[in-house]
Amino acid sequence: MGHSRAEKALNRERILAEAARQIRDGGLESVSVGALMKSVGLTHGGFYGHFESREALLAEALERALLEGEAKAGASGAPASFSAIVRSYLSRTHRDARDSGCAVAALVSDVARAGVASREVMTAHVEAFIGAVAKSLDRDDERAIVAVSAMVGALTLSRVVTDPARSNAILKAVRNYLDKLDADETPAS
Amino acid sequence: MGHSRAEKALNRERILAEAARQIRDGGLESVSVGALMKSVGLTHGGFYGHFESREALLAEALERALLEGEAKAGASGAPASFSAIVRSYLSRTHRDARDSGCAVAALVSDVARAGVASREVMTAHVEAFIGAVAKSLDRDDERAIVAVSAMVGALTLSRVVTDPARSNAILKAVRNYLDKLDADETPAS
DNA sequence: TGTACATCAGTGAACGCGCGTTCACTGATGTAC
DNA sequence: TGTACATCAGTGAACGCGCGTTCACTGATGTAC
Repeated sequence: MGHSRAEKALNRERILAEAARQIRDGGLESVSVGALMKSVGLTHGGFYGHFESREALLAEALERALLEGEAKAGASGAPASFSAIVRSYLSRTHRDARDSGCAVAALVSDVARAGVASREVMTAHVEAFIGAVAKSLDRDDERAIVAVSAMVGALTLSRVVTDPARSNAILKAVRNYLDKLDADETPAS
Repeated sequence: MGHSRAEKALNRERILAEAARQIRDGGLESVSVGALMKSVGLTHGGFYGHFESREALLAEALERALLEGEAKAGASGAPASFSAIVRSYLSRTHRDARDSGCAVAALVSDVARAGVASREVMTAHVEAFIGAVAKSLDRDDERAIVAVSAMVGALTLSRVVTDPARSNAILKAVRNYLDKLDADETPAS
C-alpha cells in the first residue's frame, strides 16, 4: 500500500469532496470524522494529518459545496439565459439531487443559525447568484433578488412537500411565473 | 415541592413549549434531553414520564413550533390582507426573532432531509400558508405559491447574509415587489 | 374530618454508545552519499 | 546505481466527554374507609 505525497494530496481531495457531498445531503452536523474517513477508504486517525479539526474541515467543505453547486449551474461555460437558469434550478432533477445541487438551498436554514464565519462564506455565494441572475435579466438587482428568493424558496419547499404532484406544482408555478418576469416590460426602477 | 397531577400537565406543557422554541432557534438536532429539562428547572430523569423518547418529543415539538409560527402570523384574529401578511413576514423583527417566528422558514432545509413523518407535518403547514395567502389575494393558488416561495426564500436568505444593510435590502426588494403583485391586473390563470 | 395506604412526579446515579481527538507504532517513500 | 537512514502517510488502540435512556428511590399527592 503506497503512501506517497502525491497520494496524500489526492486523499485530502477525496476527503474534502466527500464531505462536501455529505454536507449537502445531511447538513453540516451529519458529517462525522469516523464515517467520513471510512467512506473514502481510510481510518479515522489519519484525518488529522489532513485537517486541523472537524470544524476546520467543515469550513472548507462548506465553501467547496457552494462552489460545486455553482459550477453545475454555469456548467455550460457561456453565461446562461435567465429562462435557462430558472428551468434548470427549478427542475425535478435538481430537486431530487440534493447532494450535488445548489448548496445554498440545501443549507439555508442551517447556515442562518451558524456562526458568522459560515454565514459570510454563504453570503458571498448568495451575492454571486444574485449577480448572475441580474446579469441574465439585464436589470439592476432588485428583480434579481426577487427571482433568487423565489427560486431558493420554491426549491426548498418542493423538497419538503411529500406529495410528488404537489411538489412538482410548486416548481412549475414558480417556473411559469418567473418566465413572465423576463418578458415583463416594467423597467428597472 | 409539589408534584401534583395538575403540575405534571403544566410541566409537560413547559417542556414542549421550550422544545419548540429551541427547535426554531437551533434546529431539530440542537435539542438535548438534559439541557432541555434543565432549562425548565427539572432533572433529566423525569423526561420519560412525559415523553416516550427524544424522537417522540421532537415530533410533537415540530408541530407545536409550526402552530406557534402561524398563530403569530394570524394573531389579529380577522383574516389579514395580503400586504399586511407580506409586511409582517418580511419585517426585520421577524428576521431577528428566529425562535418565535415562522417555523417553516426556520427549518426548511432541515426538514427537507428529514424522515417522511416530519416532512408530512411541515407540508400541512406549508399548504395552510399557501391557502391563507391565496385567500388574501383572492386568486387561485399559483400566485400564492410564488408569493410564499419568495417570502420563505427572502426571509431565510436575509438571515444568512451578514451585512445588515444588504439583509434589509433583500427584505425590502421582495416586499416592494410583492406589493405590486397584489395590484397586478393579470387574472388568475 | 382524620387516619392509613397506594400512587406517582420528579430525582440522580449508572448504563452503553458514539463522538472528536491523541499517540505510539508500522512500513513504504524520499533522500543523502 | 545501490545502500543506509530519515521522513512521514496512514493505522488502530485508547482517552475523555456528552448523549439518550433506565431504574431504584423519595416524599408529596390522592384515595379508601
